[in-house]
Amino acid sequence: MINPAPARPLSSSIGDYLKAIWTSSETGAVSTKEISQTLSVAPASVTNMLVRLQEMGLVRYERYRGAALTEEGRAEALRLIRRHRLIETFLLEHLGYSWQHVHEEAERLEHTVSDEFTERLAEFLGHPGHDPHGAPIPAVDGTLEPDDSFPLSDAGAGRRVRIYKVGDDDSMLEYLGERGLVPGRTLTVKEVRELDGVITVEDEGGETYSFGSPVARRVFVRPVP
Amino acid sequence: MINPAPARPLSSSIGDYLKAIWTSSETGAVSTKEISQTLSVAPASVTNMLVRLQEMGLVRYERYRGAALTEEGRAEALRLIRRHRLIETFLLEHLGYSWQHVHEEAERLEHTVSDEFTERLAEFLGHPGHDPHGAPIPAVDGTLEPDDSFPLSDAGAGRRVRIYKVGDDDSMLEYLGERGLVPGRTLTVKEVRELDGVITVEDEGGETYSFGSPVARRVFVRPVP
DNA sequence: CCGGTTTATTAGCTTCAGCTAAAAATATTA
DNA sequence: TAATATTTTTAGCTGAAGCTAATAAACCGG
Ligand SMILES: [Mn+2]
Ligand SMILES: [Mn+2]
Ligand SMILES: [Mn+2]
Ligand SMILES: [Mn+2]
Repeated sequence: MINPAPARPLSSSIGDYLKAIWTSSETGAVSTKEISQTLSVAPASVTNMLVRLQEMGLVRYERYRGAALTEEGRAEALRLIRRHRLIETFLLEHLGYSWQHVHEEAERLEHTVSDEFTERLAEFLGHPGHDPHGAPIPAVDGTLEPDDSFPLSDAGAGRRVRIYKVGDDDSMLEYLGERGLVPGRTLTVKEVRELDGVITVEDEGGETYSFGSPVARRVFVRPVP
Repeated sequence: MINPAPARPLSSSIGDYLKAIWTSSETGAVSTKEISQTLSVAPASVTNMLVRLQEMGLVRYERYRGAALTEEGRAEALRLIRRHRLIETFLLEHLGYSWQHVHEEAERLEHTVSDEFTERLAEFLGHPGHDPHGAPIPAVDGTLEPDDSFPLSDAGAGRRVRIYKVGDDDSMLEYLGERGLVPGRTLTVKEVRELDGVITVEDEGGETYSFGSPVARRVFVRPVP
């Protein structure tokens, strides 16, 4: 289905709530606490907003049980994520932004840009399917490529894997970027140390790297045949 | 003087008030009514905002006498105008926007983009001195090229003039753009008819055009030696 | 299944930016 | 100058979106 912009445009706060719920809703309903932490907002404010989102038909919410997006809410979240990722792509590839600053700029612009801007930008960028950290960009119709990647920390020794995406909310990006550990890179897992979770990988050139689990949990990979 | 971004970022409403005051302050203080009309806001709301702007040190305001920008207010207005014009330039030259839609998009984005975005965009665009309608783009340090252009409607018969800028808030842009009546074009005034203010001009190719005063008042020109 | 801990909700308050209606000041015109 | 018209301000209200403090529900370990 195609998702036109909502009649009355939604506020940035509302948009950020919807995105937060979408992001943490892998598994069923999302708790007040979780949203409160993601958005750095008091729990009481979240409760308050959830009631309103429910009235607007963007969320299904039951007192003390958490919230989930309705179809309409999901569509709006994906619209924003599309904007966000296209904007990040533009900032990195054309304005020379560093990884550090990209995310926060996109976090604001995603709410301000029109549909027309978004689609013209997509055109300008050549309709990319993924943003520069590898995250898939939702299509205009709200379709999102299924993502079967898993954290590098879960890959067993001996596996050959390709980097699919890297976490986008971190200062870690700089570190990974400098080493060329970006989407598309192929790695072979040499060792996973039980003791401390340190994982050692080898790249195509025979170079080896070791990562602690905080890093390894934020690098997502897929198996290479 | 260099104008750094203000410590606490100002709201979009505040920004639009400052721009409105700057725009109508050719001649001394600006009235409540004028601001109210420019922003399509009730006069009472303007009074209210002027009091707050005064407290913030952005405006000098005297009850019943109107308002004027302080140095700080002026700097902020020009910062926004710089953003606005750079954004319009980008939309037209790189995203293929039509004249129609450019202004309203810029009107929103000007409040959301960061200093970093603005300066990187300026770089991307090659540091243009004027936006596509010919309006000068304020420099980072708040300097604005003096503008000694005057409306085509004020040019006497026989004058040779060059289009400097055209009004930017109008559906008229389409019309002018289609005819190539854009900044840089040189015209000779053939006739100014007292009766109805219709002005007839000839372009370099010998082509002639006649404009009523609503158009002629929005095309700004400078004399050609 | 009881008592404490954690999580969530309610109540009440704040700031921003708007609105309408009534009152006051200023400006215009006869 | 006095009456009228216009402009501006004041008073009081509204809705977002946040906050803190107090209370209630849910969960968990013994
Ligand atoms: Mn991001
Ligand atoms: Mn955001
Ligand atoms: Mn404009
Ligand atoms: Mn604006």
